[in-house]
Amino acid sequence: MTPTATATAVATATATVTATVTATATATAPATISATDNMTPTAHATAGATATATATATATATATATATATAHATAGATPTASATATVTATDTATATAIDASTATATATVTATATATATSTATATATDTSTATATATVTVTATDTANATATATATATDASTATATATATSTATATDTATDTSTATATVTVTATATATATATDTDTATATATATATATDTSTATATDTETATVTDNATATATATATATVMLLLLRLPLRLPLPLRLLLRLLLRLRLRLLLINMTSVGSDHHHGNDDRKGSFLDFKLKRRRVSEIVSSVESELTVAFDLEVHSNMSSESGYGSQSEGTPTRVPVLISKGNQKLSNGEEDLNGNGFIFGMENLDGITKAHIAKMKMPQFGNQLVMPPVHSRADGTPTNMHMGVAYLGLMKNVAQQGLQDGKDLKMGLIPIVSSKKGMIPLTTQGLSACTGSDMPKGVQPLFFTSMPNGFMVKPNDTSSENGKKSHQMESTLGKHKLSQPDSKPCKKFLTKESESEFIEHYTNGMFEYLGHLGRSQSSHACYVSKSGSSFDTERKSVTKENIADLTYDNKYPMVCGICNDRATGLHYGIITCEGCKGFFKRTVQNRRVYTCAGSDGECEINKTQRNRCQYCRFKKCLQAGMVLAAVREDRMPGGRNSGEVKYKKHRRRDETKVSKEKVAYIHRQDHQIKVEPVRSHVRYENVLHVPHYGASRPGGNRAMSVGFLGSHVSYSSNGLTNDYTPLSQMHMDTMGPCMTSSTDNRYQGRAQSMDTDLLVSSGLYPRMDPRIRNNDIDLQSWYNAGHIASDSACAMQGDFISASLRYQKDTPSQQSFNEDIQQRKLELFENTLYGYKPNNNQSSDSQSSENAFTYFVNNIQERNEEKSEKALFPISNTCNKCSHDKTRFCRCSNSQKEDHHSVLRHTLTCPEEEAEKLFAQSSSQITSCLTDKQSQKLFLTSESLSSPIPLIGDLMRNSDRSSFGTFVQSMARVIALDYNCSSSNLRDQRRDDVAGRDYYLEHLFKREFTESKLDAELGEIMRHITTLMQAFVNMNLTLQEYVCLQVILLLNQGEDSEVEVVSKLQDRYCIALKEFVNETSPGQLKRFSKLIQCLPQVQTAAALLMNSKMIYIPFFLNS
DNA sequence: GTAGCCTTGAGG
DNA sequence: CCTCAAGGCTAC
Ligand SMILES: [Zn+2]
Ligand SMILES: [Zn+2]
Repeated sequence: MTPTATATAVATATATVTATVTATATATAPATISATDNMTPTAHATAGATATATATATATATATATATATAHATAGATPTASATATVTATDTATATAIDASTATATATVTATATATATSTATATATDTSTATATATVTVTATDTANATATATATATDASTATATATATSTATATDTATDTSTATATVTVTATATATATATDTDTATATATATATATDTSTATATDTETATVTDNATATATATATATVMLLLLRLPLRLPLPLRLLLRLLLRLRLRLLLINMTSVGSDHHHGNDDRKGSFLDFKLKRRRVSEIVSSVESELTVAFDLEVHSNMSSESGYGSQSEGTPTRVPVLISKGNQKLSNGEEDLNGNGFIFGMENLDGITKAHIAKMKMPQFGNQLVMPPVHSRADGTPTNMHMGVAYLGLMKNVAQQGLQDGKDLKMGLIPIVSSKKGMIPLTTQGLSACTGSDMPKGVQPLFFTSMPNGFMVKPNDTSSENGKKSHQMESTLGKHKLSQPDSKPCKKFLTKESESEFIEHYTNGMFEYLGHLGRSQSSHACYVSKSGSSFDTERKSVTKENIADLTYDNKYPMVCGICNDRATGLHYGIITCEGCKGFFKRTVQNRRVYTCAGSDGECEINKTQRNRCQYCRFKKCLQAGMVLAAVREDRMPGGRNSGEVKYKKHRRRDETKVSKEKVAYIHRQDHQIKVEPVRSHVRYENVLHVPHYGASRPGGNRAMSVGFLGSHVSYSSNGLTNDYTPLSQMHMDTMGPCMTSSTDNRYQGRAQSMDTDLLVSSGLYPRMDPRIRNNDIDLQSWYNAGHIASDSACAMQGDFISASLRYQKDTPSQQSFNEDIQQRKLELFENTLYGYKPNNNQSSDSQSSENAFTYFVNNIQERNEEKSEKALFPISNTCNKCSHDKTRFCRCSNSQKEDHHSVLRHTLTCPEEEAEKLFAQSSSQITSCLTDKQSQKLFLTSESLSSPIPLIGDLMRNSDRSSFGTFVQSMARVIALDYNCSSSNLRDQRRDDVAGRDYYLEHLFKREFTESKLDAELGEIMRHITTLMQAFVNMNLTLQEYVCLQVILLLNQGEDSEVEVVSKLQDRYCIALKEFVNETSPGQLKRFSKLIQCLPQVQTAAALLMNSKMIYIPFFLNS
């Protein structure tokens, strides 16, 4: 007998409550602002201000109540955002607080009857914040009750995130069955409570989710997690609760240099092999002089090679996780504490690294780390209170992936690593650090093991002198920021008047209680590094040792003899020479103070003192002020310690490389990556060195080293006079030249000349630093100049066997690969071809000045795309001769055998979309085709180029499909369906910048084809059967327009954006050429760095000067152009990695 | 803090 | 193996 009953409960409530109140208040620091209203209050407060936003929304019945409170405050502020919403059905409360904020969101939902109640509370707090999100749902229904409570609390940095979600569903069904009827009581109760608390850094994340489902009658109750499901009868109750707490990464502080007494004791203990005592040694503020055996035997020594650490760090930064095996030595063996080789067999421990950048309120990942404040001196009281509240260390059980320890020997089978920074933790009162100034900033990996958080350095654990991280090196903050804690960038649109004070004030915005007298400040961002440099350059000179973008060579100063100097010239006199010769083994003189130099240090030959001084200054980011009056203190051996400011300024002026001071402090090894110096020779060149003289010339606060003026060609190249010429057919005069844009250092017979990319920022013609050479060494200087020309792609490379100088020939040979198959474009092809040509003709032993001059002119044409002289006929002749010479040589080689070598040239040919008549007129023979097309490409004026490029794109395509170049691009007949985006752009573009762009695209296509589709090229299809064939052949699949559209979306977006930017900027051909060359030169191998950077810098300078000349009104045009580089690169990369075959469609459109 | 000397370690 | 630029150490 089954009773059947139907129970229906319908609850209808109609009530609409709409409350719309917006209150916005903006306050500028220092200010306090408060916005209180019923709805959507927004309070903005900049640094130092307090923003409070409170929102309360109340709705009744079937209503929607939304309360949003947003409080924005930059660093140091204390905004409070509080949103409370109470409603019977749907309730959403959002509170967002940024920076040192408190965000509280509370949502309470009560639903009755057949109701679905959703309660969402989201609280987001950034920085030193507290985010509390509470979502409470209570549903009482007679039939079906769904309760969803979601509480999300996100707190970043030293924050507390608490998310509490409570969902309660109660359904009751009462059925009555009479007679033979069947009574069915169906009750469905669903309660879902989700609480997510995410806390970054030294946070506490607490997530509590409570879901209670109660079903009565014929119910089934299922309970998941630790929830409670009460089942009565046969009802169904599902309770799901999810609680997630996330804490990621950490910032640790690590006193690399202990206070002297501790260090003394440390050494003693090391000798006594009582290293375990060290654990407490670094525990500051406590009794660290007695042993503590608690951690006895828990020693693990992680010794990683620098490269490995670097790989790990980069892996962590680029990918979210990385796994590898770590060699774990069970004992430290190095007496010196450097953890060299351990006696025992190392254990391989799998390590898992995870990274987690902070999530922004918009859900995106913040890779920049904006909004973080580093350094205790920059933290406000709230932050400090949070830190104190942390009672470090407490993070161990809050890692996302806790370590697993399952080995019998106790070693963890997996560990978790994060990237941490050694941080400046001055004034960490609660940590009691006594020697905060010894804390260093550096990127190091950290392993979280059962033993605790362990930083991985090449010093193993000696850096922190403990198996666990002792208290002195306990992680203070969890952070995943690649840049660590950063000072929020300021809108530094302020005046540049007082540079030294500008920095002070900038810092002052972030420091709350920093004593004014502190001379030491930290700059932890790129911006602050620039500030740091600026403090010393003071706008008076360009820092040449900056390796931000370009691979820079080093600058070498060499002591030379035979020179005299007057009051203005400060150099090595004969009496100085006498001094110098007190040690013949070290004839070098410090480029800073003229003391005896001991070698190349941070890119400059310096003495030990200046080396150490530079290191200390950079490591500690010391900010000095001039002890004199004008920042022009004399720096020599005896006076170098009088003014640190001027000494360091001189270091920067000389070009000492900041980046050579290692962040990880890892000793030994060779520099790699960004910091790489040119080959440097000494000692065995003593005799030569002593014959040379370096002039250090002071002028206008700039130290200049005068150039060797013994070599005409050298002068010609480096000091191209300003060409007042206007281009044929053009009316804009242009002045270009290398004067002041080239830097040449000489080092004992080696010349390292480079023009750093950073110098392109120079506003004037800048300092002209060159080297002076005794006439006796003119021959050497000449070969140096030859190198320069070779590197410029202007000069045939000589056989190394007949060259007796000591240039790194291999690097020059390697330079032959520059812009090779995959990296040729536009005039870059020319350079590439030139280099290739030189490479392929190493036996060319003689060259005359005529050829050299022609090549010089050719280079000018290459670089500027027009003739620098008004007298076109004569110059044209000269240039054309040179060009003929050049091309013919290439062509001859090509005809001999090297088909491959032809490609750059033929590419260039194809890339040039001249009109047909011109093209045909010159195409009596294939050789002439290449010749004339290339020549024309290099010399045609911008307007003409534009005109040409603006012509029918089918001609471009036709050019691309030129059989001569063995391209398999589609013919115009086979092309169809233009991509509208491109077509629109073409039509809308009033200028033909697009044509330029298309031209380059076409070249890229050709290149891509050449380098990646050799199999197709080999087929040498004279006539392309058509699009479908081609595409299907390429992709082995059917091709449709929709697929094309879909696959090109990203590329099109990039290119469209880029093109629009170029159209808006009225990009000229020359500018684009320079950009392209700069970019494509980036694709060389490491071995080509020197050559590449030279060329790059040259093009940068040429671009800058061109821009300054042609667009004098647009002061920022150059920087705008440079800023386009990444986008161009992205677009190019996309193109290179994409189905390049699509591009002809664009062209044909 | 300075600077001379030592150790380290990647590259050749 | 050697070189040589890093960093560390420590007397001053
Ligand atoms: Zn010096
Ligand atoms: Zn000074």
